[in-house]
Amino acid sequence: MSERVVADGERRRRRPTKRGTVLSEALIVETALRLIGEHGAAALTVRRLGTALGADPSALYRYFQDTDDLLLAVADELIGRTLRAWRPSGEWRADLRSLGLRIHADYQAHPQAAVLTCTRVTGRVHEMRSVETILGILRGAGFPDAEAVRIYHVFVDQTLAFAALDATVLTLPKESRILEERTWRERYARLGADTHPHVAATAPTLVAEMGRSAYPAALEMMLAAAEARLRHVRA
Amino acid sequence: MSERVVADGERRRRRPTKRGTVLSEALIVETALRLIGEHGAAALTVRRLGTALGADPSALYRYFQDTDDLLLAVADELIGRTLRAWRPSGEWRADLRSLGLRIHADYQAHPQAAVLTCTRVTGRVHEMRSVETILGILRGAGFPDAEAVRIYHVFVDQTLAFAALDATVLTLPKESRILEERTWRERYARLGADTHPHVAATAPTLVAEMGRSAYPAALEMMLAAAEARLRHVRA
DNA sequence: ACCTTATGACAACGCCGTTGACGCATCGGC
DNA sequence: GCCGATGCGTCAACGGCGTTGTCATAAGGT
Repeated sequence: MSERVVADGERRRRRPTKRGTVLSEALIVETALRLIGEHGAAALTVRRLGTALGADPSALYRYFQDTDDLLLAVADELIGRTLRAWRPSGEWRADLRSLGLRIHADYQAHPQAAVLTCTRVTGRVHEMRSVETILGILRGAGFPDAEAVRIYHVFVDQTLAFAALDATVLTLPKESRILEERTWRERYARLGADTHPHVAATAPTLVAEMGRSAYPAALEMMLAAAEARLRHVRA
Repeated sequence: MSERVVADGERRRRRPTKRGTVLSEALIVETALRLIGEHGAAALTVRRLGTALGADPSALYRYFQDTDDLLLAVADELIGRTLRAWRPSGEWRADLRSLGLRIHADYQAHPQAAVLTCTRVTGRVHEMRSVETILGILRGAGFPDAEAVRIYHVFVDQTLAFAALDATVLTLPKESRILEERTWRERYARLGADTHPHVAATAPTLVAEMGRSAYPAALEMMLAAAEARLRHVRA
């Protein structure tokens, strides 16, 4: 009984589909990312991906064990792209800021993959290099080892956690998101000052604030606390 | 054409199902939580929930518009349980700290449900009371409205985001978690000081740190930044 | 040019959420 | 204690999903 899926490198024959496209692991992952980008996260189904490729959906199972396997490949590609495009400036706060915002933004662009990836330890080369990079930034800034490790942990998990949280919202069906926004606008804005005085007093600000991600603000607070800590350590 | 779903309080007739159970919004939510806890988040489907209740799946649509509506009810019930047990101390930092840690801990106790629900805005009673409570803590501490709203947003999203992230790890099957951790240790141990000097220099601390949640540290950094901000505003 | 076999196509299975029609049991009014 | 209205549980069906077993066919090594 031969395995259904073979490694991409060991593939022996490239037989075009009925509609002429020649499949490959890379092409499938690429098309999956395009589908997500163009038609939203919900558009990524095996059947639709097959159609977009001009192939029978079941053909994909020659390249990936199942949907989960496919999504992991997509996620890995995403990590690679993100890291490849980042350039350090040499100033630790600016570097952490740009790295965090970039990861967050890139994951938001592909919510489906982000939600799946963020909580998973890949242990791959890119991940190891990112650990080394961030630790280097912190130790280079003068944080003692214990402090650097702690701040690294907070930085990474906070970035991934917010990325997953914000991406999940984007994963929801469109109606849910519209409903959610209306909930804030109508329900919270109309709470009476007698029962909910604090909400009533801040309603307009609250509605505006909840419409966007809290990650940038959270990142700034975290960087501010880190800098205060660094000053304290140096003194 | 009468509405399919009526509010739970206005329900006029209680007709038992074929198998004898008398449905109600509360019973359905409760059963949903039990299903999630016993068999994982994936076990929560309308059809399985119907079977668990001893009712036809379509009967649930007399109580909830759709699956999304049901999930919101489950989420709100979780918030309610958490908030009900919390007691304020009157000191804003201590209150935010205990509230954050409690939410984080309670959601970890129901990882499956947490992952599923903690990204949703329910707009239901329990959630609205929690918004009011936290905003009250911040405004009472002396934060101006805009600042209070911003910090509320960071606090809530950070807590939920970490809860979801940490809960997801608990959701994984035990074997793969152990395997994953071992893989990490071995990979880190093998990294040479020549290619990954920072990782090599901090390896023991790193392994110890990554074994626990970063939420408490993240919360402390966030509170420290908030207090600095408050001092700045007051001056 | 042949033979093997990798690979794409097809059909089917069993899930899923959701809906419209239907009929029975329950409740208010007498 | 009956009766009519109707709330609500049930049934059947639709279209979509992931996945798999089987088949035929074209690609490659020889």
